[in-house]
Amino acid sequence: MNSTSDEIKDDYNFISEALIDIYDQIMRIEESEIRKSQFKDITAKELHLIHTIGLHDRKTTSEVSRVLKLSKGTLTANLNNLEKKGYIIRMINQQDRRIINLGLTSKGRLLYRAHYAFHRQLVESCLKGFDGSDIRKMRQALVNVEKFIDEVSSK
Amino acid sequence: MNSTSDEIKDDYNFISEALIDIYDQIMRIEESEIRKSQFKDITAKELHLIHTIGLHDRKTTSEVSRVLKLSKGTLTANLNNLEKKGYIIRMINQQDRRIINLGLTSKGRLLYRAHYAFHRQLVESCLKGFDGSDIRKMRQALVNVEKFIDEVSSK
DNA sequence: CTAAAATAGTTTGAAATTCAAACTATTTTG
DNA sequence: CAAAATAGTTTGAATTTCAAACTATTTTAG
Repeated sequence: MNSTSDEIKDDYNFISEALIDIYDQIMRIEESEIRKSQFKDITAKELHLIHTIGLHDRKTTSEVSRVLKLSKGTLTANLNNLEKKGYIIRMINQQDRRIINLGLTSKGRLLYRAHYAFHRQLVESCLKGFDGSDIRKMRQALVNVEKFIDEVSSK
Repeated sequence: MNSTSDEIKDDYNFISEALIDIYDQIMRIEESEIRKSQFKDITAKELHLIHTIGLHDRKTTSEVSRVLKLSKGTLTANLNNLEKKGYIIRMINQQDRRIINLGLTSKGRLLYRAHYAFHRQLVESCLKGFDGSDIRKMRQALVNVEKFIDEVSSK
């Protein structure tokens, strides 16, 4: 297929606009889907936190607050809520008792998997009809975004 | 190029993970870049609102609150802030004096363009080395996401 | 070996953001 | 023209966030 530079420019504009708008909708839909299920007490932010804590990582509070760029105080408050609701547990690290390692309860792991499944569904529908090399290209595009973000942040 | 179904599955996982993580970073970097410029008093949420108000649309408060899914009260508060800081103006609609039409000041338009330029830069770096048909594919992927979102929201 | 410094996480108090409901002003409807 | 509907604002409460002060523990330096 052949494309003029004007057509490419239109695509760039379309893609820019779409990206600006889509994410908000994804966040919202992600939250509303999860709240239709057994997890009625979970917000999009909490989903994000559950995802960051992860299935097997035993991350510390400081690690998570660094990754999510939340102050430690804010994170403590968020963890209190999720602990009360039964999604996470705090484990005192026995090598260094200042440190709290974070883990998901079985309910938390269930939620993690439901959230992940939703994202998989989204990605699958997004790449419907794409072949292996198309998908490789999509992946490259995301790597490029990550590189762009790194460059901008470090400059 | 040939790809086994396993390799495709890996790509799907990679893309899912990347999507979950990237958006937060984009929001943050977008805000921090804009705050390095002359627009030091603007948050990511305000950027989003400025973008929605748009350059030429003269949208009403209700329209904007519907698009952004904010309550009217919240939007009024946000608009008060942006008005105080000189980015937007409210115009009473003379055909129907209950209605407020929203517009950007010249400062607001400058900010709009800076924000848009940043997104264009991001998209350009993301699609670096892609040809017309690759870009068409990216565009299709975004259309698919939009369709997915619509289906999920309406079901 | 111990006192001082550093580190991990929590608590606290204030500021900002959000929402729903009540309210004001205006227009539409019956 | 009175009642209902609509657009936007105000209000008060709930939630979220942050930075700074604080507690508990470990590391470092003399």
